Amino acid sequence: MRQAAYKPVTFSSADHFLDAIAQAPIQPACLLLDLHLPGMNGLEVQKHLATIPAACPIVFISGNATIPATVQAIKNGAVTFLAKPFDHDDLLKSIEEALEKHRAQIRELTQTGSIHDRITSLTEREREVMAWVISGTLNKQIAAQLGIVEKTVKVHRARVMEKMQAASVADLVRLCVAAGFESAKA
Amino acid sequence: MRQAAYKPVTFSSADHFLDAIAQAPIQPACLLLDLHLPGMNGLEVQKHLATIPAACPIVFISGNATIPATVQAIKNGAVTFLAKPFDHDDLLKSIEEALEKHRAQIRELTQTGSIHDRITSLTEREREVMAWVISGTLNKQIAAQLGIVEKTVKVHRARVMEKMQAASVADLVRLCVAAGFESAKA
DNA sequence: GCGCTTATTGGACCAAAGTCCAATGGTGGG
DNA sequence: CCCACCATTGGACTTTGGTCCAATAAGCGC
Repeated sequence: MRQAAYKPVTFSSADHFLDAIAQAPIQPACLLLDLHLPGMNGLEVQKHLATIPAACPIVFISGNATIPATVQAIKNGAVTFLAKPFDHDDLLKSIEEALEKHRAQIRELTQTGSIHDRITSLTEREREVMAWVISGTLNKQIAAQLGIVEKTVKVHRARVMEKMQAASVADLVRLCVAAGFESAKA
Repeated sequence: MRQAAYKPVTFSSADHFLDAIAQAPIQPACLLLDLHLPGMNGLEVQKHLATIPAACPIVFISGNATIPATVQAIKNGAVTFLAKPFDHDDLLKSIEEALEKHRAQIRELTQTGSIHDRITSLTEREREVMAWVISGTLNKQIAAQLGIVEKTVKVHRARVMEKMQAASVADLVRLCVAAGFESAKA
């Protein structure tokens, strides 16, 4: 590991690791995990890790793995599963794959994260108006839906565009799609 | 299989299957595939199947599977990998999961398929204009980019909305996002 | 109470987009 | 050669959206 310019950190138990990772700063990393551990087994660690937002990918390693366990591990998102004895290069390749995956994951998260921040900075009314705007509804119709005057809709709308940092409705729609914000419709 | 109200069809070789599936009508199905076959092995069949648009999901079955083969199979999208001897219920559950997955896949495809049809019904110029429209560019600026008059852009734009069956720019953006149509920008 | 945010509205005005009308030139096929 | 399709443009007009200005009222924390 060290020869390959990585900085390995070891943990004496699954709990120690989960505690550490929960507090650690977000940076590209990768977990080398054995299926058999004292206490919690590898698949359980994977399950716990999945609940953490930007948790690192897992490369499983095991000497006596079963097919069902392997299936589980991969389906739950493990980068790969290496059966001992494994090739040195395979391990390094897997780690590199995991790191690249994590880097992409972090990028994704920080992006949609900032979008989410913008959405939460909106007032309830503004979110409501935005939901109608991205559905393609006219200001006049939105006003009717909300029981207010068109002028007011325009004001909210302008604030939405400003707070969301969207230069156009097209941009706004894309932002909302990326953040999973649903458009209104009735 | 028959007892569970399924209609199993068997194939004497991988080639026979691939020939048959390429011609068959699209309907929810599932492939029960052994890793070891005469001629082409299971993973190769999976690879070929992946090139077919709405190909069915795969449930792997094998008596003497290796960990690497299992990893490969799952990472390439197999629903699961059952090692013999397997539980009867596990098999049925896997098949049901595969069928549900395929149904969703077919829905997705027919949807984006119809969107794709609309896009191909556009002329080259119309696609060009659409790319700019969904980027949020003003008609005037689009005209400048294409070296034409704003009026002409309006005409193309109207045709785009009509052919794409979009009631608003917001709709258009969503359609393009769903179809993977990239917006222009320079 | 005072300041702050939020929601609401008014007026005036400009820019942008959509909608009718109609026309011209190129290109390819029957 | 004529027809269909396509890209292009013009004019006149309406609707819609955006942007300034400004004001009022309700709720909330210090």
